[in-house]
Order: sequence, then C-alpha cells, then structure tokens
Amino acid sequence: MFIAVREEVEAAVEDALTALDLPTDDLGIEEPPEDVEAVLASSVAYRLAGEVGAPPPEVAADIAAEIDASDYGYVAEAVPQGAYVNFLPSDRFFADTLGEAQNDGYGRLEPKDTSVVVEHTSANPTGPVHVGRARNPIVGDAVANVIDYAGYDVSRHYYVNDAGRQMAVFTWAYETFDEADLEEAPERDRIEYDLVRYYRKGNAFLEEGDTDEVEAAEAEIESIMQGLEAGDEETYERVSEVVDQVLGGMRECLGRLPAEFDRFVKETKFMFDGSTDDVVDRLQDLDEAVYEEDAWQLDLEAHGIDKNLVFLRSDGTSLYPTRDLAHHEWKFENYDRAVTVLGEDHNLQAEQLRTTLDLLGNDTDQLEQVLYSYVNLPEGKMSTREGTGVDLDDLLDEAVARARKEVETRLDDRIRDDELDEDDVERIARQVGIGAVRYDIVSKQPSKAITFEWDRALDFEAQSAPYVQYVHARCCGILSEAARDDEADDLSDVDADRLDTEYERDLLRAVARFPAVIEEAADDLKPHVVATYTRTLAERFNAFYRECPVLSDDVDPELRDARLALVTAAKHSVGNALDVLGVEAPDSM
RNA sequence: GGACGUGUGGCCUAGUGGAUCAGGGCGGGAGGUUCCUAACCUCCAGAGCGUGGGUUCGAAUCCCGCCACGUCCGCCA
Repeated sequence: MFIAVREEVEAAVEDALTALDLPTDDLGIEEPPEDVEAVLASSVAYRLAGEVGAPPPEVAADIAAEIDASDYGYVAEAVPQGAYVNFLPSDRFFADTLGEAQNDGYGRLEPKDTSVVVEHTSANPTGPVHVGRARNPIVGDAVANVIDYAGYDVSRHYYVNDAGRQMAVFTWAYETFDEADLEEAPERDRIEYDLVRYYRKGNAFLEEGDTDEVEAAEAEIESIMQGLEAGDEETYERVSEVVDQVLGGMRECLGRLPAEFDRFVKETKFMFDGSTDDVVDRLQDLDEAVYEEDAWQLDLEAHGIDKNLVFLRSDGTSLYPTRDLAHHEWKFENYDRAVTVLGEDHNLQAEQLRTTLDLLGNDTDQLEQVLYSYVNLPEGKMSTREGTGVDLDDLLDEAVARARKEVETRLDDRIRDDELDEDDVERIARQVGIGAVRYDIVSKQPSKAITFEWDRALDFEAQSAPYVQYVHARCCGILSEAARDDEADDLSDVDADRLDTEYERDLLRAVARFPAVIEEAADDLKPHVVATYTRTLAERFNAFYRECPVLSDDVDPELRDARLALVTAAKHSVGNALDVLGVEAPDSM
C-alpha cells in the first residue's frame, strides 16, 4: 500500500509541476519525520524557489493548491506545511493496508521474472567456522532472503575452494599423519574439528620441519596440485575425501544459524570442464596481458588497479582468480544477476575480478559485490590455521545457554498461565539465543567493523532480537487468547475506520511501510534496514499494546475485531521481517 | 609508501543534502503492573556528528587537506 501511495504522490507532484510549467526531474519525495502525520512529503519547493522567484513556502502552497486529492485513492489531501507539501493518507489507505496485511505472506513483492544467484560464505574447507567469518553467512543469508521476498528467483551458492594449495596441503597432511601424531584431542565431536588437526599439524610441519622432509612434502603437495590441473580423477578423489568431510561438518555448523545452500559449486568443476583453460587463452589475447617473470599476468594499471593479476603460474597451473573468472562467466550464463557477499580483505580481488570480467566481454552490471568488514576479537584477528579465535559453534552454544538461564529466571515471575514445558524452554532458549546473535550482526551496516564482545552480542534487552521477538509472541498471545473464548472470528470484513487513535494509526502506518522496506533493502542489498524497521515496528506495537486493550470486556465487538485484525497485521509484518533477517519468531516466550 | 573503507553522547548504534529537539539503545538517576506475558513503558542528565577548509539558500550527509583506526598491496585463497 505504501508503494501504491508513493506512486500516487509521485504522479500528483509531477502533474502539479507540469501544470505550473516547472521542471519535474527531481520530485523531492521523502518520508517525513515521525511527528508529522503525513505518510509522504515533497521538498521540491526548496529547489524551485529560485526558479519561481518566490520563497519556498509560497511555492509549496502553489503546488499543494494544484493537487486535487479526489483524483487519487490513497491520498486524502496535499497540505503545504512550511516549505513542504505533505500528503495525508486516506481512509482507504488504512483499510486496504489492514486487509492486505491479513495475508500471512505480507511483505512479499510481486514475483519478477529474474533469477539471482547469491554466493556467500564460501569459506575454505579447512576447519571449523569461526566468528570472524560468521558475518558472511548471516549477512549473506539475509541478503538472499530479502531478494527472495522482493520477488526474485534466488539460488544460494557456496563456492568451494577445493583446488588451491591449502587443500593440497590438507590432503597431504591427512594422508601423511596419523591420529598418534596429533597432540590434541578434537575440541568438539564433529568431523571438521577432528580433521582440522591434520591441517594445523601439516602447516606446523612445513614451517618447522626438517629441511629434507619439508622438501619431500612440498613435492607431494605440488603433485596434488598438478594432478588437479591435469584433470586427474584419482587426485580429485583424494582431495575430495578431505574436502567433502570437512565441508559436511561446516555445513552442519552453518545449519544451526540456520544458513542453508541450494548448491555447493566446486572450483575444480571449472578446471575439469575446460572453462579455465578457455579463460586463460582469452586472457592471453588481451592487450593487458604481459609475460613477466615466467608467469602470465594482466596489467590493470590503465584501469586503476596498480597490482598485476597473475593468471597462470610459471609451472603452467592456474590460480584461484583464474578459476573464479570461469566461475563467474558460468554464473552469468545461468543467472540474470549474480550477487557475492565477501569480506573486505577480498576488496582488491573483487575489483580485479570485475575489471577482468569486463575486459573478457562480460556485462558486469550483472555482478553486485557486497563487502563487509571483519569481526575481530578484542585481542585481535582470528585464524583457522593458527587455531585462534572463537568457533561459531561455541558462540551459539553460549548464546543458547545464556538464553536458557534467562528463560528460567523469568519463568518464576510469570503472570501468564500457559505452562511452558521443558520443550518450550529449550525451543525459546534456542530461538532467543541464536536470534540475538544473528540480529546483533545483521542489524549493523556491513561496512563497519565489529569487535566481538560476549556481553554485547548476548544482551537480551533493548535493541535486540528478543525485544522484537517478544512483540511477535505478544501478538500470538492475544490472537490465541481471542480464539480461546470465541469461535472463529471472521476478520475479513472489519471496519478499519474504527482504528482511530494515534497509536493504532501509527502502528498501521508502520505496517504499511513493510513492503517498501523490503523493496529498498533488496535494491540496495542492505538487509540491516529491515532490522532498523523491526525496531520501529516493535516500538509502535508496544505503544498500541499499552494504550489499546483488545480483549477487555469493555471493548465494543466491532472495535475488538478491528484491533484483532491490526494485531494480525502486525504479527505478519514483524514475523516476516524477522524471517528476512533469518531470526525465528516465537509464538510464546 | 599506495589503494580502499571507517570515524556520531562514557560505550554501542540509526541517519548519505533539507521540517529551529541529530533518532535509538547500553550504562547512570527517578518512576510505572487491580489491564491481552514488565524480555515492556514513562521521565531526567548526556553529543552538534574525528579535525581544518570549501561547495550550497541549506551539510553528520557532497568536495579537498590532515589525523586516527581497519583491510589489502604473494606465481595463498
């Protein structure tokens, strides 16, 4: 409804300006501050004042006078206020919003005939997922969700780096060492915690081992890489044994968030199907291609990148960026748009990739790269190889444990007699604990660095997931209470005009904005605006909840039904907004 | 050294040209429950948006310099 009223306002301003013989290139449509009752406003008067030769308020008055609200369904009136033209919503706007939001898919936009592949996480399968990387699946999943809600056909991909030196080292270490060679027991009973010990052992050996032994190991690692390059099946099987196991464990960990993927695309695919060789040939033909120090490189200085892109090693093997080029061309062939979520340490690589894809004749408008800054510990960086950092599993466990404690203490002084059993406590602890972690990360602008602190990430009060989740639980509480002492309420034909207090109107206005928030978040690939929205929505709901009883005996039946419809609308809005963020919406807590 | 990014009350954060209060939260202070869950709400104190210039009728928002912090600058991924 908000999108519809915005279209009307745009049309109204444009027509008015045309009628006044003024330019319509910038309509200045914006959302007014909270204390203004209009849904939308225009600030064009500022810009046109000079041209008209009159002060802005006068221009605003002229524009407002030119608009006949009766031409529109959702605009009740255009009123000048200072230099602004404010647009007040009509009763129909509220009625239609209320009706539309009864649908439990409220917030989903019209299906678009466009496919989008969202690649995120793509962490090398070397060991447990740590918190430093956790921003990727959380932001990536939310980006995919929001694009999905916006009506696109989304595929979630995890690109598996199974062809690099790291994996060759891992494979060699896995085959060379025995359990007995490892000093420590696995930190957790899951495959990637077991196997990462071989990887760490291998790396330590290569750094500190006896020179001759290291040389022999390097030869073996080299032969694994050559084997993959040559498309050797047996080598592929050896590497896959490690990759698939580790990946399986990481997948379980990510599934706890939950972040799930439609497809795991292996890097080796592009070596085996010949597309990497094809890319190499085409790169060599480019004017930017140079052969320096026995390796083929791309000199991108003319394109603003002073670092050469090496695409073929002196031993004839390809590099990660070369295969990634083939990977992206594959995405371009199979999808209309490609979105990649990656850490800021891949910034240069991202630029080189985009520039090179362009040189190879691709339409790089299809590619959108979302960069996020790293999550650091107060002590510094996290590293899988070094074994430093906090594992995502540990963070999630701690979050759930703290949430459970919270649930238990609150259980004692609970007013509501809905008798939560042990399963409920377990469920709520999980929803709240994991929700808090996700919300804390997804609600911040990705470009800002985060220093991870337990207490801050797991604060269940205030601007947090539980605050918003609680609103959903309250909506559910009212709705189930209503169903309890009333047989099937038919809310399809309620009178929205009965919702006439400022609290009800404010809440309904917030509900109305939801689809527009989805649209904006999807267009800009910024899921955090959805998080910001949930906070406003929750505030509005709490004000309504405080001021407007729904089920009291003294509430007139018609008003009660209208309010129940509003509660339903709020429930769908807050529930679906949380769904976009990947945060569960509890029915009770 | 270069490239890119970030810099908003004690702490965290929204806001990327406009509405004479820069919005929230935490922490601090004072209150609120005969009512659909107090993981809630109300009130008080607290910043002029790193810094110096510039553009503009108007700048936290745009431009330039400087400072601080982060990331990157491998024939690693």
